[in-house]
Amino acid sequence: MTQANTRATRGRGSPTEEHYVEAIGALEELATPVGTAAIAQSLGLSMPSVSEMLARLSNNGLVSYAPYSGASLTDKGKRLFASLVRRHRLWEVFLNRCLGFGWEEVYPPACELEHATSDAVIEKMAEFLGHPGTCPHGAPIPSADGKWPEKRSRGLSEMQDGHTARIVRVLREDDADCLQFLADRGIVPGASIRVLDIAEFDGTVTLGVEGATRAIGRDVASRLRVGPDQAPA
Amino acid sequence: MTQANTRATRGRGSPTEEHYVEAIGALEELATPVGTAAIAQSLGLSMPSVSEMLARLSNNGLVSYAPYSGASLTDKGKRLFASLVRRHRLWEVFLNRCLGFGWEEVYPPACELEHATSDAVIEKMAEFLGHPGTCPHGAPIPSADGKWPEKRSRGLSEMQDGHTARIVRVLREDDADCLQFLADRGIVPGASIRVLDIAEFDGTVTLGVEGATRAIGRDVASRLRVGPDQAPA
DNA sequence: TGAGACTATTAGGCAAGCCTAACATTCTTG
DNA sequence: CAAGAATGTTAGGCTTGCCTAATAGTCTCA
Ligand SMILES: [Mn+2]
Ligand SMILES: [Mn+2]
Ligand SMILES: [Mn+2]
Ligand SMILES: [Mn+2]
Repeated sequence: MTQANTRATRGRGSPTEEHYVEAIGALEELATPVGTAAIAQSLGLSMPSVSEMLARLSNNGLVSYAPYSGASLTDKGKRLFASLVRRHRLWEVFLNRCLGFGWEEVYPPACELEHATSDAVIEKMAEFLGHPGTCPHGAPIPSADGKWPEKRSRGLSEMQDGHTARIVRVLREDDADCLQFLADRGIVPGASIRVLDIAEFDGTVTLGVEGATRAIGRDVASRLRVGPDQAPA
Repeated sequence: MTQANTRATRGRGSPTEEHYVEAIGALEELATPVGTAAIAQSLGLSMPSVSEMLARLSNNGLVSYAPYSGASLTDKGKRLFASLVRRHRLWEVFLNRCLGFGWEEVYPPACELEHATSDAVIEKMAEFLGHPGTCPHGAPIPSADGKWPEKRSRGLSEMQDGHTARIVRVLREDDADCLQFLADRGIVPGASIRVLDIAEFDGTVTLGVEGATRAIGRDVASRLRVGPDQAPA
């Protein structure tokens, strides 16, 4: 009836809880368990707020958490996380493909819409979009039953000079400036690249992209995932 | 950064405040000023909650309000109301036309999505949908600058036996059962009808709709708005 | 091992939104 | 006009979700 009731009804957490689960799930891909500080930084909140919420999420069975030992998603939490990522990335596809937003713009509106989207709506949306497998940044979209597609990609640093590959994914989808920078240089999912040089000294990578030569720093390079140059038959 | 901050940034109220403005705006079309009880009933909340929020909305300059005298939207409140109705009805069009939801299903999801939708997103959506003039229930969609289209419709009760007309709008868009009832009988915006009888006793209306004879009660009949049978040239 | 730097929790407080119970006003109607 | 009904507000309390300041645990390194 009321907003809160609606949320209770739909069998998920509050938007706030969902934000936490989203952040924890993303951070778990880097290191697990996830520390309070990392979550606080990622959400722009104070550590006490995070401590408090971790206790609550633990109570709700979404994360397993012991004081001073960090947090990690439970199976239930992982399911919610997959559902969130699915909702988020399908919205990104819609915003990009149908409404014409650039890939550097889609993250914030998707992050709002995802919490206001029921399963019924998102499944209709998936059908409307033709069940896309990835978001505009090349990130995989989990299936409705929470399964993640196989990910077969490497980092740029694993490539050797002169070799070619195709960009399959760009990490840090929320960093609009970086995405703009990359898009300006044609470095987007699907683009073919050739590694011209990886500097020993500071990791600067020089690429050939569509006939042009592009240099990118180590940090940005580490956000690129590549796959084989030809689409797998 | 945080949800609350995001909301503050976008220069509107919280979703909760928006719900109140939405309810007050809708009730104002029936009678003004709007009483606390009516708002409470419409939102499914207690009267003290409404009293409290009216004080706050009054502080924010969205409603003018004096104790025991009811509330009415200020100009600022009216602008927010128009923006909300625009967002709500554009979402309804999208849900109905693109995602395939029935007109009796679109109200609740639209009511969630509208509060998570920025102006940028809704204007792109309007363009995507071809700037529709009405929602699936035939209700007008205000323009981006808050103007309401001219409404040229009559109630069924103003019609005489034997006359024909076209349904242009159905009120109470949130009453799924009633909408289902009407859709089952072909009584939807755009349908041509002939008034066969309006009972003096209890106001029951007998209609001819697409060759079939349909009877509806006084209350349901009062929710139908009709216009001339031919589309105005 | 022990000081300092991190990391994390506890304590205490605040605003938004909701509630019930109690009280106050206004309307209706004989 | 004087109930009594209807409407509306006040009082007091709750949860969620955030904060700062203070405290406590952990890690690193001389
Ligand atoms: Mn989000
Ligand atoms: Mn993405
Ligand atoms: Mn709403
Ligand atoms: Mn509608």
